[in-house]
Amino acid sequence: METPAPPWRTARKQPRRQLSQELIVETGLRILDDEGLEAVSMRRVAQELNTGPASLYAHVANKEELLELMYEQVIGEIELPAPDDPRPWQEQIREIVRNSQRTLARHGSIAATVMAGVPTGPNSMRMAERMLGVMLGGGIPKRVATMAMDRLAMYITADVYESSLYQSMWRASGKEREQFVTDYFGQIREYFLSLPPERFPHLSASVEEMLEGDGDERFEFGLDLIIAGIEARLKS
Amino acid sequence: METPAPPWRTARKQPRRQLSQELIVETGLRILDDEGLEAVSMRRVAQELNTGPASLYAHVANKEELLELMYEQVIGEIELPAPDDPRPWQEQIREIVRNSQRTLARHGSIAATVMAGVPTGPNSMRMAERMLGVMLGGGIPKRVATMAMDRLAMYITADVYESSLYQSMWRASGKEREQFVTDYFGQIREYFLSLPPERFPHLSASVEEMLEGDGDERFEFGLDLIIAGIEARLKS
DNA sequence: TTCTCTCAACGAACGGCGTTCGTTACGAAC
DNA sequence: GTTCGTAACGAACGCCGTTCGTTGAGAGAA
Repeated sequence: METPAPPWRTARKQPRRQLSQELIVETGLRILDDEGLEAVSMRRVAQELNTGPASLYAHVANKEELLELMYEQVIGEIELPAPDDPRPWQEQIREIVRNSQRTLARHGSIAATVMAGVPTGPNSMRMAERMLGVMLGGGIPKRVATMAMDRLAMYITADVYESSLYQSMWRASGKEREQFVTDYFGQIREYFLSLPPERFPHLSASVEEMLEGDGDERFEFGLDLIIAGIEARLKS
Repeated sequence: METPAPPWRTARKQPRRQLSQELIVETGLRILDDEGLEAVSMRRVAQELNTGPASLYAHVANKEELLELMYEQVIGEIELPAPDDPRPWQEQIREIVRNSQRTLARHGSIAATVMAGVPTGPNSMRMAERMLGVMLGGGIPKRVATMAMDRLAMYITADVYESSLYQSMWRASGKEREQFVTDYFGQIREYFLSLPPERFPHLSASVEEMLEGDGDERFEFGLDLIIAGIEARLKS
């Protein structure tokens, strides 16, 4: 049991905490992973660090900057193939895109924050440089390569964002993961089956196909479409 | 000049307003168009109708439902080719996707609200039914058609969302449209030109290509990729 | 050692948000 | 003329991002 400090000696409750941008970003990411993007607020981050929200503003301009920093951190985690990888561009692009999707998906909803705006952090640049290099190395014209990169980045972000919304629905439901999926898709199936087949003949006839395929499968399908599209552009 | 009502007759300031879901949705859309998604709040909508936020809850479950209703309304505005349109599926899909993009873009940021979740409103169903019909009519297998539809819908939404973010950056800047674009891209160009070319050789060599092409051109480019991808899938 | 100065940390507050609760009073039904 | 369901509402709750003015720890100067 601690000896109580004499009351006249104005009690220093805590040794003054040492905040830093790194620590704040790290904390933000932990909350993001544990509880989703909605839970990441200045107050919540501050609370996690046993302080008030105002204290964060010495290290971070505002919430937007904090989210950008978190995003950059995540981008930095993406593994890229070696610069001298001998595989054809298709395979390398596929790997880069897949890795990006997986890494971003691991941190769920952060994707929402950066759908637009050319990202300019160092990790984002490293990423863009590599993708561009692979495509140009594959003989793709500059104009096509830059646009393809743009569309691929958008595709990754959109897919991750979409799946993060499912994740937050799941979280909000409070159910077990498997239970949630079963219930949710069961509900969708029921709804589609309830449609009047005379007004929606094609939909009614395709209910099972629409429910097949998980997120990864759909992602891969779309990626294939885009890459085949790029190839088609080269042949013409 | 109106005769003032006698003070003892408890003044009925207004004939009690007649709210309705339709009126609320309409008001929400007007605010969305004029001031962007951020401006659409329950309080703001209520204020526009000269009432308090609580009054809206008799007609709308919550903000999320309001946004969904607004989205459905917008989807309903999309023009679709006639059911017996004789053109090949590629052209029809292109037209549907293009119309969707344009209509959604007209109402900017509403796209943000529905990236995920199988939309289930009547207008969304009409849309899905038609796209599916076109593709199945073109001989595309059910499984491919449903997945392609899924990816196309995601593509539209992502593109519209992205461009809406640019729009809100523009709005926030307070500049003239042209001025904003010039300034913004000038800034990007400067940033890319400032990169050390030995670390980012490909990016440095592609700066001009990256800045070419407006939103529509990029959208069209991506759409071409996806459709070519679907075609490639049919040949194999 | 003592003083000074800078600036990270902080407590409190502002104006916004979505939503809920309990009350009121209109208009239809009886 | 009375009753009654319910749309409309005012007030409040607990969040949010951000700003302001104060405080006090610690580094550098004297």
